[in-house]
Amino acid sequence: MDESISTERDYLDLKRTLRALGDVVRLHIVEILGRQGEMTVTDLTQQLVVGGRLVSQPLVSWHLTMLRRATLVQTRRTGRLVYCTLDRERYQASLRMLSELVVGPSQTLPLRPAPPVVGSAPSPADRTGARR
Amino acid sequence: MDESISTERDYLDLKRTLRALGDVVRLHIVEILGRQGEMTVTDLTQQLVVGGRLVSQPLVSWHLTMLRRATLVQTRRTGRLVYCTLDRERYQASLRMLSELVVGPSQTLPLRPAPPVVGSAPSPADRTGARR
DNA sequence: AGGACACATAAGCGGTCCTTTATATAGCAA
DNA sequence: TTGCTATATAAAGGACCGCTTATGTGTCCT
Repeated sequence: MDESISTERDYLDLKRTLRALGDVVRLHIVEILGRQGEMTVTDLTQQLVVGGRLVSQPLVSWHLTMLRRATLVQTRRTGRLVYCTLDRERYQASLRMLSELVVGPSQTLPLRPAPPVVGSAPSPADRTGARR
Repeated sequence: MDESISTERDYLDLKRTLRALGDVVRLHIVEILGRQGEMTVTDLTQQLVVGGRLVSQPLVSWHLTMLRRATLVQTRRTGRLVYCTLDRERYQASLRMLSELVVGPSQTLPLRPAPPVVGSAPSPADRTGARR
């Protein structure tokens, strides 16, 4: 009953994921983990070169925390090493939701609401509020 | 030579898009525009019910500005009406990039329907630094 | 025990986001 | 002109983000 509740939760979930991904460092982390699978924080840190510069260890740790919050990566400790993995299921699930968000599960929408604009004179520099 | 330059730009681009999408109101906007195609700001505003509450007009305007910054929506003025459209090309392109980010360009996943989520409850024992 | 290593957390700061309320601009109509 | 509609912008404040430097915690080794 009231499926909009779960839908609303989905929006919040999707938001969390998108926010977690909306950072260049974190995108790099996701890519590295995605390509190379489980690896140590230190190994990850050594490969993390973002703006031509490598990312400091505390910063990597912080970004990993962000990704963990969104449950995009998981970490497990073994001895003094911490291994992190990308949760591919979750990642793909988010992509799927994003995909369905626009086109809908039906995948086909002809959409053609005739633009009510009739031959108006040369539009005087349409300022819809684009640039300040 | 040095293809990482264009790649680095891609990261920034992707970041902009993800940030623009990382908001519940904006996700709703994208969905509505995605399903119903071009529509007026006012029409959009009237359909925008996010937390059970409908979004104020200035706020919708502001969120549209955010989406415009990321070039996810475009607006055109006709008379005193402003029509907005979702740039599906851009949207899909971002999804593609996200998909390729993890698995590599050689094998882009076709975004299959969700397999029944395996109950992977976060074992409360693991304290790698999860919660304070 | 002491020390080196792997990683997390604290404190602090400038910046951006999100929201509300109030006001401004642009076009149309009488 | 006045007034109404559609939309944008301003101002202000609280919240969160991204980063740096410094310090803490846990683990292994000798």
